[in-house]
Amino acid sequence: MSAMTIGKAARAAGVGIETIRFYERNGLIEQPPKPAGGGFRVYPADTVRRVRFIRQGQELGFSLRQIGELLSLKADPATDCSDVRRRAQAKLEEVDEKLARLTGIRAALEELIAACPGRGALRACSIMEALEGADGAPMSPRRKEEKTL
Amino acid sequence: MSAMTIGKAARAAGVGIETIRFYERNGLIEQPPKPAGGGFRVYPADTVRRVRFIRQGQELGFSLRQIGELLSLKADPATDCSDVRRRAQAKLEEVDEKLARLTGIRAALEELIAACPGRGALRACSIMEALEGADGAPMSPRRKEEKTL
DNA sequence: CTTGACTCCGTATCATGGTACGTAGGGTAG
DNA sequence: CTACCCTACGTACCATGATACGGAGTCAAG
Repeated sequence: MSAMTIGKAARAAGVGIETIRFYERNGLIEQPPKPAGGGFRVYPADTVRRVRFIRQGQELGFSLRQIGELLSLKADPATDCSDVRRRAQAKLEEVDEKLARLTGIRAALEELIAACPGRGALRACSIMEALEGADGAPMSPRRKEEKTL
Repeated sequence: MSAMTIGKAARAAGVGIETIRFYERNGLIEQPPKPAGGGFRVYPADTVRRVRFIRQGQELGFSLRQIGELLSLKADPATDCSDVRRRAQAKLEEVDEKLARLTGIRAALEELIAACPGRGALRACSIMEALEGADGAPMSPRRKEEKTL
């Protein structure tokens, strides 16, 4: 029948078999035990979800190390809650930073698209100009000095 | 005096000299000509801004190839406007996809932080659970079937 | 009970995005 | 004019994140 062996797990997660093994070796997902009575390893649905999360994270510019940090944010009774909280808050700041930059790029793209049919003066001719013109990335006050370096 | 030679440009952009050269080799930035009367290449301020944009793009999960595509979105009279428009719109969709996923992760982190002081039932104990519970990443309809694989 | 597809595991290879290094030459402050 | 630091340019090397390959074992359909 349809035991979730590695090949099926890989297909379900949209990656290759070798990628699953690679993540196992690197501690991002757990390798299920070999069934006591012999046979192939069986992967829980959770692993498939985890792998999809990993791919998503990568597309957002997180390294595997950082994704591992995200995945290790667990608030169970055995872990120090204030520590998890601190780490989660640090990650949240990273995410907000990314959101701000991405929003800036989004605004620049929209400006470019608007400028494109091109009747009238072309205000923004390239994405760099669009970014500066619209002051694309609304930066948090803390980082403003960095911009004017 | 302070001619913007490669070393200064690199420091201004927050990268190494070799990185500047690497981007030149790969066509992401232009190599300024050697001054006719001899001397060192002088880098315009625009290059520094471009390099900073490249680094930002990478932190958002864009490859150098994709960043090159972003930078080549120019609406000048010599380029086909409808083509630029089409490419810009495709990039905009990519950006919106990233924004949606990132927003989902942000919500999951906030839920985790809220759950952390931990009086009462811990609703979300890990980021994966937080993602599912809050249905973190509102997926576009097109991708929904993929989720329920 | 065999054939074909799949797993397991180890090692090798690859693409991307840099980083380092060596050597030759330019520029300038003391 | 001479240290000393910088540029120029080519080649080599590196880390990350996979991807491929080979050989032995497993499973299940016909």
